[in-house]
Amino acid sequence: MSDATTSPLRHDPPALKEVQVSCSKCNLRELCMPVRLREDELDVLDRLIANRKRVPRGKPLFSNGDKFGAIYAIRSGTFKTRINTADGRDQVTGFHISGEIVGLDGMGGEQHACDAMALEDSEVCVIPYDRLEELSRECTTLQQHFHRLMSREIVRDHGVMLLLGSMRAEERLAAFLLNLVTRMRARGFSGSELVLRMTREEIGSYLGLKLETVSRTFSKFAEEGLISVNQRHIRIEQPEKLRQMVGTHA
Amino acid sequence: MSDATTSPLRHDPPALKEVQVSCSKCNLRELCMPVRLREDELDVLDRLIANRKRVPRGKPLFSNGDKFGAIYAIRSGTFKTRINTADGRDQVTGFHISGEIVGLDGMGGEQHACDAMALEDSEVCVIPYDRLEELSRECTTLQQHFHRLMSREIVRDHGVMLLLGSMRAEERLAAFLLNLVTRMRARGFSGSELVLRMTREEIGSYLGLKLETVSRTFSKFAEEGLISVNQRHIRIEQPEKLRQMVGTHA
DNA sequence: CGTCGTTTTGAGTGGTCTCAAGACGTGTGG
DNA sequence: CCACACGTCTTGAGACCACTCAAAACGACG
Repeated sequence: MSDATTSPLRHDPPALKEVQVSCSKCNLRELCMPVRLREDELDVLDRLIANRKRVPRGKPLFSNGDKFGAIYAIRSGTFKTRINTADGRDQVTGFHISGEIVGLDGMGGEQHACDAMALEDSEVCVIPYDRLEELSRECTTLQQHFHRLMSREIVRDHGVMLLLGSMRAEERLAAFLLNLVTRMRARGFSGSELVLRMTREEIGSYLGLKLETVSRTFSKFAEEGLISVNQRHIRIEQPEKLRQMVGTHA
Repeated sequence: MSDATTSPLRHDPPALKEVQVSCSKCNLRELCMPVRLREDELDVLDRLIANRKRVPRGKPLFSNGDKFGAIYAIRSGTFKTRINTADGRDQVTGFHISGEIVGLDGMGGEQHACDAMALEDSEVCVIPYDRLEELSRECTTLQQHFHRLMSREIVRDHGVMLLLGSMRAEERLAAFLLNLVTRMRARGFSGSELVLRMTREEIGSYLGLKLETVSRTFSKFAEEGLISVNQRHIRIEQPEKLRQMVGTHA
């Protein structure tokens, strides 16, 4: 396995100049824009992105209440999305990595309904909503693709509801790890190792658990040999047992 | 009612009695289609609906795995949507009443990702997806409206995640009752009385609780005078206290 | 070296679940 | 009409899982 992931998060790319933005040449295109275009539609993708934007670790890409104007394709890095209520309750609604889209919750509304914060230095492609609207009318495949994106987000959320509504702590954490490692593998990373960009508390918020419970469950998994834990480095030792844990209604 | 306004190009077999379908004259329009249309767009809405469909209590409108072809505006009645896994886990993902849209989870995909079952005899308006696509390209306001619908569904789901992830049993049930009564009031029903169309078990599945806990919590609310419970008849006696319960992070 | 945020681990509490029994309303057949 | 079955709902007692409170270890960083 590659040891590219062992270097602590200091992989700042070489001074990224404001290069010309081109979806059609982006190596992430198959993840965020798997759109089959005809010859005469090839330029549509490149007209979609306005520019790129860097977001340093700990900074918001957008916040609850911000005027909605665009959605964002993550080019590199990791984000968490979160809602919070007036009384201090808050809930992490998702972790998002390269090739995924954030901001759909504000689409068509007046303002964003959640925060999106970078968990490491990150970069996104800005997709202005009005441009998306316009190009969707011109290009059926793009229109369909965005409907699919929104629909998948809904289905994903329903999956989280299933997790929160019916799983116990161990099952939730197992499902979380398997989900994350699967998405990382689809991006060329190891299928058995991963580096968590989020704290135990953020994991807990996402999974409806307290941070102590998350920590204890990690320890238990490690004791049982299911995973190895070294700070935020996790190695999946027995993926089959984890899958079994999620897929077997106790 | 005359059906002079229905499209002449309808060749659907008249399985059910083909009632005249007309959004522009529907009294629910402001709920499910609050779209501001120009003079020349007024016919768009009426071209949107293919037909209506009745669904008897206990029968599915669509099921997980069914080929996706349309979304549905609920004209009357109540539905629950539910996902279920191979191992017997299942989760009610929502209760839906008149003026609301179901089926968005399958939009743009190949097949529906959940079940939708009628909790009482109900009727829906069928909105074929290809027609929606086509009309969305012609009519910007319609396009925006459907983006808004999908986005709101996502935001709604995030709210449920907050509930499931951070609230205790009493808070969940209070939030559930307040949400439901608010939606009913928007439809002209009482703002303080409601008839539950779902069982305790279905409520529990939605709220991530066991049916016994739901029952106990109803009883507790009744003891404290917050509500009156008579089978599935609920009267909200002290809405302010319920709101306080939800809005005060313990 | 000290501070800070994060993580781990322990001990005890408490909320929800599990298992169980009985009550209630409804529909069915005798 | 009753008797009965059935699904639903209520209520109780005990178990268990996750939470709370607390303390200490750890790594990062100045």
